[in-house]
Amino acid sequence: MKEQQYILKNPKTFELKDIFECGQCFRWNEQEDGSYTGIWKENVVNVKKEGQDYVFSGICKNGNLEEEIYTYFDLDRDYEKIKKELSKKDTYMKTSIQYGKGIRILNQDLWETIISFIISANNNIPRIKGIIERLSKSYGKKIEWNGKEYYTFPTPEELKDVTVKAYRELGLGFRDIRIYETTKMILEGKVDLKELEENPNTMEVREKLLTLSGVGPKVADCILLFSNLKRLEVFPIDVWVRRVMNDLYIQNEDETKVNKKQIEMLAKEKFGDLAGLAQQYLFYWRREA
DNA sequence: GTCCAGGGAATCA
DNA sequence: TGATTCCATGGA
Repeated sequence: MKEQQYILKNPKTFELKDIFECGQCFRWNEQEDGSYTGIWKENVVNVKKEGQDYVFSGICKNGNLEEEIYTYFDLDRDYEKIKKELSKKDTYMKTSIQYGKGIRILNQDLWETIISFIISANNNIPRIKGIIERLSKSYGKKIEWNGKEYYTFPTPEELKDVTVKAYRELGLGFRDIRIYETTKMILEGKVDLKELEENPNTMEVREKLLTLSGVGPKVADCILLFSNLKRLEVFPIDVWVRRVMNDLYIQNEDETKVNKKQIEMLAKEKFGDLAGLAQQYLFYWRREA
């Protein structure tokens, strides 16, 4: 495959670190020159900031790198408008948005997002990334670019015959059986991913996701927000989000005792249909700053 | 050695 | 419904 290049000229909302380190994705890595290299679908791409522009170079399966980039990086959405709207809510939102002003929520592959966030359960980001790399190297397709080897995220078919024991040996820990069961459910058609992508009813899609093994409320919400399902109104609650919501708004002495329902209601009434974006700014700000 | 990580499922009240 | 406990692993 031939290398392609695309230059994104002076985008308004776009910062590499904010996009790739805000916790939504696991397969982008910073290079020595400050650029990032990552893989999605069968595209291997490096993004480098040059002045106010961004240079994308790499190899693209479908032959149209620009189109792939527009879809994946959600470039048709007006984040300036979203940030303006959320900044009006209160001073905390304004601060966290200023901190993560370059965040864009990627349109990630649904299947990959499901498996990635099952792996994320009670885990930390460096280890999640390591597990996903080993999973891809073991069962994905190899793509060579620039003298290096990259591996696509394995499809359900590519994981069809993988045993629970094999997962355990990859270091998946107690999540091994969940990956095994969920892959099986999808291969058997008990959950139809195409159907989920076409269903406009968020609660129906959420209920379906919750039937998958290893998918509870938080993982389901991450899938809804971070995959191409793109439900910007859902509000995933993990330990960091509970922490920051309690510090800012609830102020319970023991943060672990804060009711999830209470956080959910608060997020809905404060942030409305942009709750997912608000969650991401708060998460990134609290974790990094 | 202890604590913690983008939690979920099983169990029990 | 709601609270507790267990679940591998690796880094701090």
